[in-house]
Amino acid sequence: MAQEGTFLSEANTFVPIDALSPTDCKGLAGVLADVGDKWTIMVVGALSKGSLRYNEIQRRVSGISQRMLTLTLKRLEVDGIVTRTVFPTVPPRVDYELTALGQTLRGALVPLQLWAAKNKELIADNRIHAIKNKLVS
Amino acid sequence: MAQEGTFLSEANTFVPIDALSPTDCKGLAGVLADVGDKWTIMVVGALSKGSLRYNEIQRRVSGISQRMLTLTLKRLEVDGIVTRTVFPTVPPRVDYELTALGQTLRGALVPLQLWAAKNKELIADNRIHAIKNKLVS
DNA sequence: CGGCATCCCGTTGGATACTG
DNA sequence: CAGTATCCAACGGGATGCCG
Repeated sequence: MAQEGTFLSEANTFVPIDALSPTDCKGLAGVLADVGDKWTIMVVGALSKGSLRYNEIQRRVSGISQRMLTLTLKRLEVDGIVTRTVFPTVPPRVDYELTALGQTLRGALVPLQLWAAKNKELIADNRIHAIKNKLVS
Repeated sequence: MAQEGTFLSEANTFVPIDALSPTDCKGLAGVLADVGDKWTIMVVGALSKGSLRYNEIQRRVSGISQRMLTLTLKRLEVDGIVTRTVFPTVPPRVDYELTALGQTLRGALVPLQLWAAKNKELIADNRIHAIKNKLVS
């Protein structure tokens, strides 16, 4: 087994405490089921710079369908994570923006996104090796 | 306009807040879709205290089915997040444990867990109020 | 432009039964 | 004990079309 510790052992986030009690896990899982899904993370990420219009979000979060964008935004609005501002103009214009709560969510999401960005390729490699080992065995 | 750079910046130099290209977004979303789902969070949380046997995990992560536990563990093993150790005894015994990579993942999950614990009730309240407003309008 | 409603299909995931 | 295999219901989510 390889000893490539340099990638992992950076003075990054090693939390020795065992903070994840079963109860906490369930709470986290529940909230994550709501705000932790793929599109939510990407929409919150897109809005982290400031307010955006509906179509601007859709352009930034490439691949998202109208349906999922609408559903995601509506849920985030209900949860109090984004605000929805309608301008009674023609054509209509709707702006979405993170609330203070949304900003804190965004902040809590950053470590996960960093982790993903950092270990994405490593995980991809791990998968390839796992497949090879499976073919050998 | 955008107020960039005002986010919590721990030791993070290259926070991808406004640098998320569509391709990167999908990459991150892909990893997060794997690692950010309900059962994965709870299994990683259960293993954060140390190695556990198959049935011990199932007991701790209450509500998980055999099927999901097996699938989750297998994926985590392939991704290099947990190790699987088989003891050739009778009856058989299999231990699962977080790798160094798994520990860093758990560390990255902590802020989100704290956020969830802190704002869970607030979000629940927001939802109730949103429903009330909908009934009024 | 910014949605909502509908159809429809692939995937997720629980329940159940069987195996080494 | 630690899985594997199968079935099937529920859900997610894309495509399309219509409306204010």
